[in-house]
Amino acid sequence: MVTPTPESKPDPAGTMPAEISGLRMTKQRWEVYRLLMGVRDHPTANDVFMRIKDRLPNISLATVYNCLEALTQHGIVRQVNFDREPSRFCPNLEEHGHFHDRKSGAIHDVIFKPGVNLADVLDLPPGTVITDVEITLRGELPVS
Amino acid sequence: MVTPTPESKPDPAGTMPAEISGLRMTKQRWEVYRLLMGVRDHPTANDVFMRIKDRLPNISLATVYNCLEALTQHGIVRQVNFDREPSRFCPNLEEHGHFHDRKSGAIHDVIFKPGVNLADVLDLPPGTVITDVEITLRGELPVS
DNA sequence: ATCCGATTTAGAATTATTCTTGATCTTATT
DNA sequence: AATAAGATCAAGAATAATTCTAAATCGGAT
Repeated sequence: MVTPTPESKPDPAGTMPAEISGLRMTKQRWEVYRLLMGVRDHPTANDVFMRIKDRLPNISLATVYNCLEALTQHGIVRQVNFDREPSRFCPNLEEHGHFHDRKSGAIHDVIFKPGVNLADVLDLPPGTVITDVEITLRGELPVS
Repeated sequence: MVTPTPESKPDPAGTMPAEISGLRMTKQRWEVYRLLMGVRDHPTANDVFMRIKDRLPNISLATVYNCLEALTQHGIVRQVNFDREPSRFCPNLEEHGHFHDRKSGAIHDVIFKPGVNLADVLDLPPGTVITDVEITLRGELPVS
């Protein structure tokens, strides 16, 4: 579901491809990409910066920002904003929202029930074109 | 619909009440409140600051921020964030989303069709408590 | 009238992010 | 393999929204 299709988004564990979705790969972009693909917790640019130092000790925060911007603009990852907090980055490209659990602080992806179309449940003028949707929920998940 | 109920949210054209929803009124809070209630375009703190100078020429931007925070925390207005843009403020307390029209740049309130309940269309674990919802759409409204 | 806590003000501080500039790496071409 | 052209990277400065600080002021209760 979140797993990328082999041709457009190669296995993040394999070797670096020449490009992904038209974006030429570099060592830095590849490592940022790999890191994001292997992670479910919506890290911030700074989180990525700190975690990636294992593999690229000399990378700069500015480069992490550059890489995240390049990946985002090529539709390879998604930038997600919660209020005024630092932007977070998400490898899940499916249409989905985010649930922010007040208890644990964790952020979970949320999808619509099958068959639900957002445009059908909203009161919009007919002919409105929706290009982008952002849904954020806050609350508490049930005790598991 | 957006009109406040007289007892808890007095007519913004009338005289200043002692408090609104438990928040003690001051000249500055009252003017910020009045301004927001009479406006549909989701101004930023800075927008409010510039517009309010007519009535309070000596108000500071910090005070506008203070007032907006006080009003927000008492549930009198809503703070709305679009990506990393400056926060905007909205007097509409009904559950609603925001449609950002790419052509005009205007922001329009969006409501669900009657009878639609967000929790019913989302795939959430049973027992999940949703305390807060934020929906932002981008796109283009049809040519009127 | 006066005291006390809350509020306002002005400006400094903070913080995420972007910008700038020079250095370095890639790729294509010889 | 050398070179030129262009893209990317690194380091730190710059930006911009917001928050904080400290002193002045205000408002309500005594």
